[in-house]
Amino acid sequence: MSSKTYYITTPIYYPSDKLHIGHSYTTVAADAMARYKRLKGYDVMFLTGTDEHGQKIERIAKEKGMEPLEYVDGIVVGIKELWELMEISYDDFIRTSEPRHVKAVQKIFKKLYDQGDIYKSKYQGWYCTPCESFWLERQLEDGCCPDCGRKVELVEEESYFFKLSKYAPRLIEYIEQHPEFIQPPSRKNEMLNNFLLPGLDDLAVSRTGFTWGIPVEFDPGHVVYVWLDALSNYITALGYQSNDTSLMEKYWPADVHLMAKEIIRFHTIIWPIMMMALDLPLPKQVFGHGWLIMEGGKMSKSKGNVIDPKILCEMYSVDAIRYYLLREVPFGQDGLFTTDALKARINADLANDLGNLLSRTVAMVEKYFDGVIPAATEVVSEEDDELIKLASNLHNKVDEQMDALNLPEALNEIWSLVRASNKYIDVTMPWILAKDEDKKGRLGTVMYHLCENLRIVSVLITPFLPTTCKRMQEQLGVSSEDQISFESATKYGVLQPGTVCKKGEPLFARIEIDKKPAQEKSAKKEKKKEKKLPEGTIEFDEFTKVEMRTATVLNCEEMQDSDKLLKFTVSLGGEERTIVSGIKKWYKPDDLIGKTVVVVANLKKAKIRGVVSEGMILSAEDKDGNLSVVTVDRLIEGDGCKIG
RNA sequence: CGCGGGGUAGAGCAGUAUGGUAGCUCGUCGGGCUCAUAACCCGGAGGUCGGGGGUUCAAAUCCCUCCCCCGCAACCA
Repeated sequence: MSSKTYYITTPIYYPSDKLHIGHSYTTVAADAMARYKRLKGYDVMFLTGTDEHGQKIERIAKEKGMEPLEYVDGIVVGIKELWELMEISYDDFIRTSEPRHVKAVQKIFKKLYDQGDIYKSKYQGWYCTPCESFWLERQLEDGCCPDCGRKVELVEEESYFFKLSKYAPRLIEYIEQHPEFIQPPSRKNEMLNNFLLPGLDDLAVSRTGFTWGIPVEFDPGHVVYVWLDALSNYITALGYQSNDTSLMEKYWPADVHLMAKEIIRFHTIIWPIMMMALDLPLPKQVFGHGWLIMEGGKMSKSKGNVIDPKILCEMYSVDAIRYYLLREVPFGQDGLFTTDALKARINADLANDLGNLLSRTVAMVEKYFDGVIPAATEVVSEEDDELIKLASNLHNKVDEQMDALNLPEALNEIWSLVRASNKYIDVTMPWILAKDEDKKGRLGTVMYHLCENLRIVSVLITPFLPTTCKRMQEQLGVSSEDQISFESATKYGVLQPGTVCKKGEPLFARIEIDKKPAQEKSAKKEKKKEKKLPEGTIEFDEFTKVEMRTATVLNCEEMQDSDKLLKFTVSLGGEERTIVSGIKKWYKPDDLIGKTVVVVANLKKAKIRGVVSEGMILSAEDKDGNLSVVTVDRLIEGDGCKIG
């Protein structure tokens, strides 16, 4: 296998509770990158997982009367279900409780100890006995435990330390010489100025206060503490220190460690120093994205503004949520999460711009070309040229943004083609072209370009909206690899004329944002129209609301206990309906059987004298009130024909 | 004087390395269209680019200064 590799990771999540939308954000972003690289032909390794050890898990499990592993097993099932729901295409899911990880971490610890980078010393801290927790001086609130508010005592614990200080100068030099290592660049200064340049303290890497962790082999009673355990997952998942190191050789160093900003520090200081100590190459890039800020501030359990991604996905759709997360949060910064903004995005970008574009395009191909995508036979005009240029270059623009991990901008680029296509329809006005047989060629050309653009869009959104892209391709009638590969989006004109497309369900349903404004808005519009119209006239579209059709009278009988009503059974384009009509005075049942009449087909059903009437038969009424049933001038084929 | 990030139209953001007509999305107002999911397209209004000072023919952009918001050492992406 000679293809290029791409190794991307998310942090491993702490399974003390269900995951929230923030975890989904990181993971969806990593998934989109992984899918993008796969689409481009890379051999991708996408890793996520769970960081399962520690005192907190041990305590929660105990409270529930469970073993730590037993408790965590349950949470992990839920996490995997969530990732399945959200279409996360991870290649491996590592749990720090797995033997492959435990064994490797023990070897790493031993190796570092043997070479003198880990040494034994005393760890001093403030201990809260009821909470069984250590706190740092600065974490205390009025000298008391920040959790329970009780007094804490200064205790000393034996602990192993990792010599961060030894490697700090090398790391500073590396960071300064590799500006791409810490992304976005603003984080680089933060790390350098705040932590590295003032000098690093050595890191406590073992604890004795709890047992739910990886035991230090050569010193029973000690378990490996936090970062040395957790960070190692990025290489233990590749089989580091195991019998089979082929994955390690293939994928290490990682191309990107993706994470939220608060743990950049550990990934840009502790982790690279671990790599140096283990004599391994450093990861190519650590990218820290911003947080999702909820209405009411940063998400936290105490504020009660934690959002469950599963509920969100069920309420809207997975692709809608993926789109919002990837589009709304600015590159490398914090982004707001509000349900109003979410709905606005779904409506504007997904339903109106993209969904409606597909809908109107396919509808026209069906209407004007019986669903067969025509060839672009006409000479290219100026507006075509512009559009084709945009579509042909799109993959370059997207690629540029994706390389910088700027997913929001990549999506924005794709949408520029969606918007341009909508505009193209307005400029070329296919519905006018359709009225003139001489313009059939031009009409076909317009439709071809639209379909081809949609195909390109469908390919390029594949990494972001894995379900929507398929639904688009289904409607467009493209499925073969050479039409949906990344390669196919780099060439204009791949779509074959003659392809049959078929209208389907809307890609995204519009969401009513707020009943009131919507009603007010339409009321306003109505008012506006009414003003302009002469008294007693109606708008054309009001007229089209009335669905009139021809119907053949199959049967007609008198209604009992009524001197006015006749009960009809009519055939309406293969459908039989019962209609009650008050024309007994002027017609005998036999007069009308077999005749073609005109009915209002979409009239609300009404119960008349116990019979449900499903429509209205039209009649003309003279000034004396005499009725005459309306019929058609000459016989036409079948019934159910539209009248308008 | 801790450090870092941010302050650009009602909202959310781009633009700042290389100073030169202030841009995008949503909202709002007006117009157009009827192929389409009351969708789509065009146009208008709306900005002392946080304040002040400086450099310059010219500053959102460079320099100085002040103000406001957010985050910052251990298991909250």
